[in-house]
Amino acid sequence: MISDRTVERLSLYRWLLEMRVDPGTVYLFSHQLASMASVSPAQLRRDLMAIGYSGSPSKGYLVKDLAGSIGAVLDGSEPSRVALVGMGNLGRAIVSFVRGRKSQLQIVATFDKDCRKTGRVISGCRCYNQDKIEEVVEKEKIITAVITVPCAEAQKVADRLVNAGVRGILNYAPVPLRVPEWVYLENRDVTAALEKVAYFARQEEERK
Amino acid sequence: MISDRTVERLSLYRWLLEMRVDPGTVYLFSHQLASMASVSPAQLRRDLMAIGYSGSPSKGYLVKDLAGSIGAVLDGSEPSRVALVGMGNLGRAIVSFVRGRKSQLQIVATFDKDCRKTGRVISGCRCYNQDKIEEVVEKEKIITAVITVPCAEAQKVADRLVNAGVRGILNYAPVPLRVPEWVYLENRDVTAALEKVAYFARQEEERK
DNA sequence: GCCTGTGAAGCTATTCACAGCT
DNA sequence: AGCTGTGAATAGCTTCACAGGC
Repeated sequence: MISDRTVERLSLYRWLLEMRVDPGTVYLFSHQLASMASVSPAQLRRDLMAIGYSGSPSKGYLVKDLAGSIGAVLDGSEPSRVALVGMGNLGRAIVSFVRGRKSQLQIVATFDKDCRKTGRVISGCRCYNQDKIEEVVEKEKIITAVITVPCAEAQKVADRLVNAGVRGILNYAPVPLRVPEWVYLENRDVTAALEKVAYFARQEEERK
Repeated sequence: MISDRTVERLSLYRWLLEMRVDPGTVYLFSHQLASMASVSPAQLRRDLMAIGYSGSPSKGYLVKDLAGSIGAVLDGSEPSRVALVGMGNLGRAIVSFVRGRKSQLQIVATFDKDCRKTGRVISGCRCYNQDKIEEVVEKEKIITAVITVPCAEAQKVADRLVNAGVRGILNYAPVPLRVPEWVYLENRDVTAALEKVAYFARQEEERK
């Protein structure tokens, strides 16, 4: 089992390999890729060890090959089908982010309870009414979801998603959701992150 | 020095104390607050140790007092003044999130390079043209900033912010920024987070 | 010589477990 | 009896440092 931290860095390495390496570059040493990712070379080599990838001591890593090996681990056999609930500003921003980035992620359904938004196609993606969560998630065999609804609804939405078969949730609502231990949950509370950054900024300022 | 993880949890505890505890509740035991935050009671007690707060073994923690003590550590003496660069969907979502939440954070300036947005007031906050970054950040003595610009601009914006005196950056652009070691940087790449969640969702699904 | 892969060491975060208090 | 505060143990993550290969 690959660790949380490692998976996140692998995603970054792949992006760098695909988007930030000059197409003429065939081989790369660990210190070069590590420097692009702002991690230590040892860290990078450990991460590659986790996916069983080996480079050549004399030439380094084969760029295309490494990107492919990371993809084989992260993406599995087919593109990940994702649902997103809550088409406010944040939800729409995430849909276009993901769409704009070359990636194996597909947001295949979005949900909202506001009638002005539902039934329409927003940012190139069909938006359903929120009662349809169970129906659509089951039919489309979706196991990954993003929650961008207001705080008060978040737990209810999470329960319904889990019930319909979702196994991983990325939560942007600022409330700690309660899910069964067999559902992977990542919380991304914006305010908490900003309070943290503000705290450490002040620390740095004070010891100037 | 309080650790990264602890500061983030403290922010959550305070929010729970202020928003999720029935106003009639005067005292709370560590296991009660820990359960609301989905952490272990031991974890909670360690975190409170870090800010030097003590409860009573018989009654637990005094709700109002604890919230105040956390605030004294996180907020410092005055509200944190924050700048946000990039008023797309994501930027606007964050501005209204922060505004809607009772908090000591104030987004006092936003920036964009699109003329249709600049000079206007969006989500209750003045939006300046991006050339004004140095001027406004220095004048307003801002040390904390959020970056929500497209990938290609992110590094340039970060350099300018740092130059103008910023000491903490919350970065939503999917590129690892390079900043001096005395600037605190938190990356929140949406795609990387989603790829991670999709990966672990698949793991859970496979060992059903 | 300078790289990779990796055992071992070092460091950080979390949990255990219990003394001490009420 | 049941809580808190905390030393000690454990688990997890990162870096060190070096054997082995080109």
